[in-house]
Amino acid sequence: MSTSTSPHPAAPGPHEVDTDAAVTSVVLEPAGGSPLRLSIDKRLSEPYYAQLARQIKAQIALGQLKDGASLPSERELAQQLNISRTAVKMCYEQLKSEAAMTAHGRSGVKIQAPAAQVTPQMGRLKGFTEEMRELGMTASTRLLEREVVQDRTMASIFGRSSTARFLRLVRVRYGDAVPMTRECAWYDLTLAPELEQWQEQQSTYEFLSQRCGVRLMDAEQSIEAVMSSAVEQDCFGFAGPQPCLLLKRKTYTAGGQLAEYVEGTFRGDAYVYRVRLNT
Amino acid sequence: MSTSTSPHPAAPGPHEVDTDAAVTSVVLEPAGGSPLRLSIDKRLSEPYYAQLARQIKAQIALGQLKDGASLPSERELAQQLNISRTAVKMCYEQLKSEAAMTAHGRSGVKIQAPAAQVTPQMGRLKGFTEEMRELGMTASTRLLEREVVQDRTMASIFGRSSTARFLRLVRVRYGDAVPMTRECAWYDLTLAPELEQWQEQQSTYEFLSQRCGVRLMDAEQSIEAVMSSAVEQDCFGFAGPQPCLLLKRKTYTAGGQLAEYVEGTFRGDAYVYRVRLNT
DNA sequence: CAGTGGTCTAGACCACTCG
DNA sequence: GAGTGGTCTAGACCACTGA
Repeated sequence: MSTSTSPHPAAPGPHEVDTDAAVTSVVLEPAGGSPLRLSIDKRLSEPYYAQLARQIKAQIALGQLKDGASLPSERELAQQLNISRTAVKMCYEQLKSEAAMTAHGRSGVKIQAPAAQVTPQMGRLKGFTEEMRELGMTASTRLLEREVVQDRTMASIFGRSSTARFLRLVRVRYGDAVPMTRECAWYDLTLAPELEQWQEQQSTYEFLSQRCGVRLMDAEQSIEAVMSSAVEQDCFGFAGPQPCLLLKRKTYTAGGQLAEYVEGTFRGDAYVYRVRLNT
Repeated sequence: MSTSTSPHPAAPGPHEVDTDAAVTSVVLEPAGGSPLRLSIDKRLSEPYYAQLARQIKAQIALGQLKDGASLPSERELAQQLNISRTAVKMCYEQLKSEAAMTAHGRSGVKIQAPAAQVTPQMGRLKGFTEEMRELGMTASTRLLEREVVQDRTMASIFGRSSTARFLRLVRVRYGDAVPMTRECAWYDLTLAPELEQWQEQQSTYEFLSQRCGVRLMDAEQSIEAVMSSAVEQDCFGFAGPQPCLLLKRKTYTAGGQLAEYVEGTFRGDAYVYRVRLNT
């Protein structure tokens, strides 16, 4: 089936037909934005929900609908436009799936304007705090989880026995108070047992170097594009899955021993990496 | 609203109630797979469509449902499970949105197994063909568009006058016959006028070096995560938007002149980049 | 506690595709 | 031409949220 075509919609059911004009319009006055006209043209082959989504997205792009502006509830807009709630729902669902909107219970739906982008340089091994500083931003971190674990998979990655212990940290990293990434890191406690005394708010890299005598030398990093998981959407304030950069990094000591393994999910709407390539 | 909870479904309408058992099952014999049981448990709080999607995805992960296997049509499965077509549709829509399924008109829906991944090394400036060769794969290319254009935006990026001419190429790149990336490239014809004679099937990098005397030196590349566009879904065989890596590259000559600008979209399900980081 | 979105039912017309 | 998915209508119950 083609997904782009759709003719005149189904007949309006077993009721009287065509008492309506071909075009229905409604003027909204969203709480956080300028007045906004939405209209449905029944003559167009474009589906109702697509017409609505197109108009709303255009208003966002024009800056007429700003971040936090609220739109009518599904039922209300459907009634005003004289279409079914389903059609409005499909429109709202599409906007949610594109991160342009969120639902807020009783108070209906709200517009989410796109986030500003940062473009850090990749190539040198550095911590998040340094990365943000280079961009002129202030980094902060929220520690979500901290535990000492025994994990077969990690033991195998680190080349340790399956009873080896690791420090596992889950952190959300912010740049100027905007959540940029959620990362899950494992540290080898066999290599650096002092890490068990690591305190929040300390740089793990500094701690490794100054307290454990572990000098990090280089790292192997992979980059892929994935959709955000539910946990990450929570951290980033996404209403649904969004494209993200997934970075996996293995950081090695000067002696070639793996010291850290990190998986960081970076929001795709805000993070753009740069790399310099040479012949 | 919570998106994860859903209680017992709505009452079955103005008909007689609960003549049905709590669990309805059906055994399918998909054309391209082993027999498969799907069931709906009306006592679970998990929505019907989620139950179905979970079971189907599990079968794909187990290899019971292979690439190309076909599933019943929405109407047929709905009837067999004694639920509405809408519920089945929601399940199928979710699977399509996760690239696990495609629709094929009359012949119902088909399973799409995930693609194999490649993990090229990023860091050195090289062409796609060389990248694939390093992975032990055979590269091929399909030229979609080729034109000489005048473009204000490009002129500004290249630092040329707004009447400058550029060669614009749109190509799909394959690794072992699997479409890996769709890229759009612009070349500066002021710098390398001979490029207008470029023939398909030639490496543009080799042509630049051997015929135009243009030696490429380094490049600045950016990497972001985006959703595929409709054109790209066409090239990659996706049923809907999928996460992709978007690479933008500016390639400079030894003299520091911009020679090439490329935007390449790499399918996220198959492409994983690797980078080496140093202190 | 009123209103919301999430889910579901039952039924309809359409353009398109495949046998 | 029969059957498909895409779209739409009308109406229902639910858990949850926020005024």
